[in-house]
Amino acid sequence: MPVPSKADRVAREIADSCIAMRCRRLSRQITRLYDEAMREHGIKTSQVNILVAVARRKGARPRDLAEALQLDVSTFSRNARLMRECGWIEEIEEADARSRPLKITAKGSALLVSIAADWKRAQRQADRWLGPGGIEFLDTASTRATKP
Amino acid sequence: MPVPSKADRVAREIADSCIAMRCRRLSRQITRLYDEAMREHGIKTSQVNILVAVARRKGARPRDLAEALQLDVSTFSRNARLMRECGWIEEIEEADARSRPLKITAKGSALLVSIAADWKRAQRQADRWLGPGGIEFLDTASTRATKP
DNA sequence: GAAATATGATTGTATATACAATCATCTGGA
DNA sequence: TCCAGATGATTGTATATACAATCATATTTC
Repeated sequence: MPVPSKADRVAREIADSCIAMRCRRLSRQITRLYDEAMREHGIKTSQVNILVAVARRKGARPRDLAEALQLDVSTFSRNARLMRECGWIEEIEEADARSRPLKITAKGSALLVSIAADWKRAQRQADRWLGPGGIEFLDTASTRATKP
Repeated sequence: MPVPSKADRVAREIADSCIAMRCRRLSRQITRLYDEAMREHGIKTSQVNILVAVARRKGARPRDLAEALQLDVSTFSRNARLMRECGWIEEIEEADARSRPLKITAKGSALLVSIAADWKRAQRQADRWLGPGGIEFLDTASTRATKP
């Protein structure tokens, strides 16, 4: 058996411990779970998260919503446009013309109510995958990762 | 203060506990950390993960690599094509003409060696964000989430 | 051995994501 | 007041991601 090369050793260390690979892989698995649960409602997981953020932070500006979700503002901009076209959220006029705060529409609220049971089902499954303390673990890590 | 509507209550429950939102947000934060560390090397985090998987599983077929990373095979196909064009991985001829196993190239191995220190730096930061047991947490959840 | 089926990969289409560049508006200082 | 810099959003470009459909090859069945 040949001596492992430097590249072999690096590959081994990354494969055996890389947090990015593991976090991204789990994110894909969890996204698939929720996406499947949402499919019949015609909404994606990423859009549910934005819809909920808009519903909870009434009148929040794109910048603040992107910050809360840790999304690049340009990403938020494009995602929000699709959701406006679906009629789930709408813009509010404001003094500062650079920015139009967002609010959920009646159609968006109705959609939220209709997805509740299926979201809950996916959430229960994800909770089993993570085990006790899973949500706290994710929240603590994300808080630490958020630049002050 | 008005009584919260059904939609308000759903929005509150999802905002306060959604595992998908939290896992996806953390994944974005961690991806940014590693992407920034990899930038000077001209490789993205997702590509590092594939490069390492190819290096460790010599002669593995696309199907197996996609399975290991929990990527859709079509996603793997496109990502791998870009990496072949970069000269980091290459195809091997095989009896079954439907499938060409992959191996890392000399250029890919050299790249792995050159990213090692910067990957390590990002990894240390991510490890601080997650805290003790973070890697085990992610591995356990991902294993549970992997269909048998 | 030919047809039916199974398996492995790619392509079509759509959304998600981010960085860099740009556009629009506002605000403070001369 | 006007302009320079600050702030907020969108657009250009590129990769990532997945589902559905298709293409190519192999295997099974009759």
